[in-house]
Amino acid sequence: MARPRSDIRRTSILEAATRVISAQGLAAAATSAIAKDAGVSNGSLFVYFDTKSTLLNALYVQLKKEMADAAFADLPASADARAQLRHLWSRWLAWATSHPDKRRTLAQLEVSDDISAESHNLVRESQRDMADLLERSRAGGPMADVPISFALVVTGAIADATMDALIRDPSAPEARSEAAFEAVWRVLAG
Amino acid sequence: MARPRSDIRRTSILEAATRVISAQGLAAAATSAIAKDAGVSNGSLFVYFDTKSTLLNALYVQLKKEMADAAFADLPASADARAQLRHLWSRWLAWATSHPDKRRTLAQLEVSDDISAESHNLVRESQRDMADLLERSRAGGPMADVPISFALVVTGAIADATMDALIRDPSAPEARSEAAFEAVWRVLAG
Amino acid sequence: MARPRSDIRRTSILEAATRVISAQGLAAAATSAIAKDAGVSNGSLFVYFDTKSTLLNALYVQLKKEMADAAFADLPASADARAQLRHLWSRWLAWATSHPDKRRTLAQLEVSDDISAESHNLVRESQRDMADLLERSRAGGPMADVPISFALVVTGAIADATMDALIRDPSAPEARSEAAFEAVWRVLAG
Amino acid sequence: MARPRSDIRRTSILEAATRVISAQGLAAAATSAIAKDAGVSNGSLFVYFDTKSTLLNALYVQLKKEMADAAFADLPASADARAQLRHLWSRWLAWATSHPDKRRTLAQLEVSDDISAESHNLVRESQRDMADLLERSRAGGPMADVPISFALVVTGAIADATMDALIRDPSAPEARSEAAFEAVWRVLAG
DNA sequence: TATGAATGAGGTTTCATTCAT
DNA sequence: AATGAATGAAACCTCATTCAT
Repeated sequence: MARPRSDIRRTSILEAATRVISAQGLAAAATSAIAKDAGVSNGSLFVYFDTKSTLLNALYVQLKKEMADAAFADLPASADARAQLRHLWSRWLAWATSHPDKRRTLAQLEVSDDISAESHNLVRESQRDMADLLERSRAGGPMADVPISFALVVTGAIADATMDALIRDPSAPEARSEAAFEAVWRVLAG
Repeated sequence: MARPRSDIRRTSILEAATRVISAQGLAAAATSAIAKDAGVSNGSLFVYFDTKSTLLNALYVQLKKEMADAAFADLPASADARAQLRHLWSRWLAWATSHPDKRRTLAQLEVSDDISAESHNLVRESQRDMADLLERSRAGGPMADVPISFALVVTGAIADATMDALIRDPSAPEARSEAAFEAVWRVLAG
Repeated sequence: MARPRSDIRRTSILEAATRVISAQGLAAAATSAIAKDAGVSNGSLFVYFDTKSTLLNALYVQLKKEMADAAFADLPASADARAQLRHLWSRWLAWATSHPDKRRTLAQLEVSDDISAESHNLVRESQRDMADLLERSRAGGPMADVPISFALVVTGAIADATMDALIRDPSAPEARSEAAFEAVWRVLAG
Repeated sequence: MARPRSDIRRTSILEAATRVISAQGLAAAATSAIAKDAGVSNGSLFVYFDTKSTLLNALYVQLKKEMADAAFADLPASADARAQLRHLWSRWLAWATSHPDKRRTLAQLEVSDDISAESHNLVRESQRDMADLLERSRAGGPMADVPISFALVVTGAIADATMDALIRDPSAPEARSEAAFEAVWRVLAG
């Protein structure tokens, strides 16, 4: 029993939340402000999300997934680890720079206490592919012996830093992206 | 001639803020909760800080400074860049792991909209020494041509990731710290 | 489609404000006290009035209008100026003596800094009819050459004084009212 | 045992209160603001006045007395009632126009709930001279039979209205004052 | 289901007054 | 006596959530 109209509303609320949070910060993002930005009534928001926290968690998981999907799109299946990581890196940064509000919102949600352990776990699972690729990338390299989660976090940190730098100062994105990728590769593979 | 304003009180408020924020998150850190935790009346807090925002900014700047001071303590002045960075790295991580609440609070403040541009500038100036050291470290290496601010951010990001990993899973800190330092060095100096 | 905003509620808030202000004074009239007196939740008050100041201004304008309407009710259209002013004067005093709380509230609001210039202007316009009547009353008399606004203010001042005197000491209202009207007429028409 | 230094302080606090109240309104006149304006510490204010209310009452009584003294200064003792009232009227208006802040403060205090019945009584007594003069002025006139207090209030109301008009629009003060006096005389003596 | 008014707990800040110095 | 920090009770207002329509 599909509810197409409902899905549109749900989506528009999530999009509005992204806009409001990225513009005014998480603290100032009232549910009423989100609802109004979505062109939806105050009460309707709570039809689609039981709780503000529910909404934030849903948004977090969805943005994370969207970012991962963008990164893995058109991955050259038969290429070697470096070429694949390279491809992914470029897609990743492209997504971040073309959706700065989503990126900024994600940064806010990442440190929010509203995001539950369950959501963090969900996201971690969706990063399985990423972990596999990193595993292959670091094989035989200096990072081979630390927990893979650490490699993931460090890679993510460099990616975040790069995204923020690119968004803040959009000049010469290619060179910056290139330099950052080489740095990541040195971190992983030596 | 009246009761003098007490540094102890001011400090205890800042410490209480650190505790409350790290325990409950920035959003849930009410001034009344901070005051109570500091063993001070609600109104007293506003004797020492005009505004909640003022308090948060002061806390941010102080924690940043404290972290930098801890990192640069006992720096071997005549050593080469790698040895100095190594020393600093180890002090840095030691500070973070022995003050997990300060570290967590700092992470929250870093993304808060309450932290003013002025505070960020103040902090940036206090990172001048760090920038100099990174400058010497990357000389001749693959990161020599990107803006120094980018090198700073990436180094900071790896440090943050390492700190969080160490705090979350405190096993084998030496090995992890060692691995992370080598990663940073590869990033900077190749 | 939702519960409509209720005029009854709005009115009951304004009435409660009148009661609280007249009983305890403007300074002591907390929004919470007004809401409670109106039998309405604290937050509801702010559904109907964005701000305490908004509420006070609305109350001021409404009371002024109500007073003017009461004064002009059943005005004998074809009578001469003196008869009309006489009629108005008696209605005016009757309103004030039968609504002492409104009268007292008005006196408080009149000197409040919360009442905006806009509200004062609104009220002034609603006194146009009054100004016209005074204009006709003073024609050829000793007050013919001062600004009409001055005649208005003086008349209003005598009225205020009379109202206060009648409310404070309600004995022989007719004689007092009569004496005051004759005084006003002497002021205007000589 | 004179306390000249203290008297100076007491006076400076009262003067500061006048300034602050006339500038910002009674509601916004915090004791700390008054103390600061007086160049005195917060706590000192409460050495001279037990309570904010005490201060306001003292200020009210003093300003009223000052106004009365100014009005009666140099009264031609042997002149007839009209000449004396004329003289008084002119002094009265002169005081108000040369001390607009005192006048404005008085207007605020007049309606404040902080002013006690006792203060009002004190003031009424100090108006005994005024009442006597009005008594002589209205003798044989149309106002001869109403309570003298009513004559006092009406006269005061016209005076207030005139003062406010003069302060708001200082053009042609002589003519306005003259017109107002004639109006008062018509009210009292017909 | 959609709406938006209703609710009331809770947040920040002010301020008269007290008290240690 | 003078000072100004300390106090805590309000005050105004916001906002997540509920509920009548």
